[in-house]
Amino acid sequence: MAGRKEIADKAGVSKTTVTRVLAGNASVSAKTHEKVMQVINELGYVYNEVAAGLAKRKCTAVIALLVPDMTNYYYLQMFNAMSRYAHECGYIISVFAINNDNMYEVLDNVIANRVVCIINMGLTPISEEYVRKIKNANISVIHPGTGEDAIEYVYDYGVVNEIIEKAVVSGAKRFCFLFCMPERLNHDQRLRTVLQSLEAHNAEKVDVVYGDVPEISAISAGYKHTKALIENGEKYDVLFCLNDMLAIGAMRALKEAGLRIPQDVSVIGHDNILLGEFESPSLTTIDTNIEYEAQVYIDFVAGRLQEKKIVNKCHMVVRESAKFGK
Amino acid sequence: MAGRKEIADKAGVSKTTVTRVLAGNASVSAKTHEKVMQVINELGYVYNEVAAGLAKRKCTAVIALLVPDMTNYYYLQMFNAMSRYAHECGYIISVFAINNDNMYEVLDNVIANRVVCIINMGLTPISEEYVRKIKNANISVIHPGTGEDAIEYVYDYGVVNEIIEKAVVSGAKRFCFLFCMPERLNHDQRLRTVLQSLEAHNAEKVDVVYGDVPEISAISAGYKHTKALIENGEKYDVLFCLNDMLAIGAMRALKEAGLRIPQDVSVIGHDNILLGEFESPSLTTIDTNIEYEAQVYIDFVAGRLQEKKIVNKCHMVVRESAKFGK
DNA sequence: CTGTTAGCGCATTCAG
DNA sequence: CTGAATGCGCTAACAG
Repeated sequence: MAGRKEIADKAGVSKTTVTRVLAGNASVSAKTHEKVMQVINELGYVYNEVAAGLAKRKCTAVIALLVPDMTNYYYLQMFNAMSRYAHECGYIISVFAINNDNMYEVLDNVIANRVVCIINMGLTPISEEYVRKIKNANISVIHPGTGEDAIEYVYDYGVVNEIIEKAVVSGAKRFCFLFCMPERLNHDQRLRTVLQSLEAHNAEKVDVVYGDVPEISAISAGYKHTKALIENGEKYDVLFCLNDMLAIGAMRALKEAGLRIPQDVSVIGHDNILLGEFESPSLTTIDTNIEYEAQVYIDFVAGRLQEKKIVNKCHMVVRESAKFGK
Repeated sequence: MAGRKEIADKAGVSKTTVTRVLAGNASVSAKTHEKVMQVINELGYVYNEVAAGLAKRKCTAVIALLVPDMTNYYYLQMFNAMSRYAHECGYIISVFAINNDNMYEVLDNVIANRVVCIINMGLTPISEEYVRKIKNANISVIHPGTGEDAIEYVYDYGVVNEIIEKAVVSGAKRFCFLFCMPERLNHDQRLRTVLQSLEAHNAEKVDVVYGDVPEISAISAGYKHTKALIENGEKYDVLFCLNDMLAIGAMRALKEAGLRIPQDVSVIGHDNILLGEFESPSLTTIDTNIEYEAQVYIDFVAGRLQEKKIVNKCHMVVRESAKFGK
């Protein structure tokens, strides 16, 4: 494993000169440059970004992405979007599955590995103690939706009102919100927005189903809880789902029970994951501009973000699973 | 950001002693140990795994997972399985999306970041030049299915024969293999195995559909090519799909065209991803023991792998999408 | 344009 | 049981 020293010796220059050639920006004579590059190729030398990071920024180029439910396709898309843009900016992304049990173990791991930033897509906030540890290690944090960090990313859910307006106009009276997360997390913006709008529209019947995601996967939770609703004789005109994975599970349960979508019940998801398009019926959902959101986060890490507060206008993707379209 | 020096000073000991306390295995007096630990907690010191890696192993604890199609849920499950086990062993995993264009760019990135191992799930082999670069950087490589590295992971597709046997007995005569990858990659073990078995069973009609994954996502390729088959008036009794994502796309196209699954056509996937269970009809598929495979790879990285050649017996998961079950 | 020196945070000899 | 010195591969002043 040839290092800077070997190539310096073989090229008959100092180690610093090698550094300069590698850096590209410093002034080096054409001859020296050529000579050094030749030796570099000859010896198959590869730059060590890690050592450079240690000397320069005191951290690596790794961004830690903390994900609460690894079975949700949404995070795959989010990762994918972030990943592409991150690489352009010289960062690499490591994904970590977190839950209530391993959260701090993962944080220890991540801090010890001196990542440059932690993006926590999870629900649980980070304890005081660890916030301090993270600060000590000079790591920045993004916790979408909490506003407890430098960047405030807010969803504009104006579209929810439009959807419910259309639903009501089309005659819908009985609504259910398939939340499937523990009740203690019912501060979620989506749930709140939908409930407020339903109240404003004097909906006749409004239920919320709580549950146990991410202990069980979202897709199976959607199935399980919808099946339970059906067996309990509950009937709804519209089924709002916290996310598309839940919706897909729910649709399976509905179809199994012989209910027709959207004739008997309309299903609306959230996230606009790729899978929704290929469901039968295809899934009506809310798009949150994943690509854009991903870029905002990476821009923040790279120090390129101009404004601190970002408002992301969500929009509806009308497909077959909802009766009321345009 | 408190370092070893600060806590050594504050505790009135040498830096080496701090190292010993942190290491845990060396002999340190109880008093000193306690004193040092106290200061560590006080100052919120966090161990720097990166610097340690540099001094010790000359590499990080990062495993690079190279994935060819980030839209395929299979890789999410594979990553998930690897990730859990990797963390237990002290490794973290970074995922990289690769294609024909960015392959070597990604490799440069990964090598420069001194990952401990590269797991290449992609199809394209790595060039001589880069194999050398990787060796120079002391990085190990796993390229499943190629046998070109230290570990030889082989799938036992005996189950394919059983499936085809059952299909033929049930009266199936016309078969299609939805490959959807470029023709030049038709050495794939699954395709080969199915074709051989079909030949052995004197199948009346056998077609293979090639395509353009991963330029387009597998799910949309499955949809697109199946739709084309239908429009061309092709009729099959059994549709084998290279993977479940293709199968899901294909089923959407079949249902859209009013074909009944499995009455008119049986669909068989490969991978046994979670999504298949919630399709309507649920997807009959081949399970490849993802969890086990993931563990084998991590064991290899950790130097715990006993045998070099691993034979993984795949099995069939019978659900609703195939007429011939048990 | 080029070389020397010190230091990033840690592990690892070698001496006490 | 403890400490001082050296080095991992690189960057960053400071000199020439």
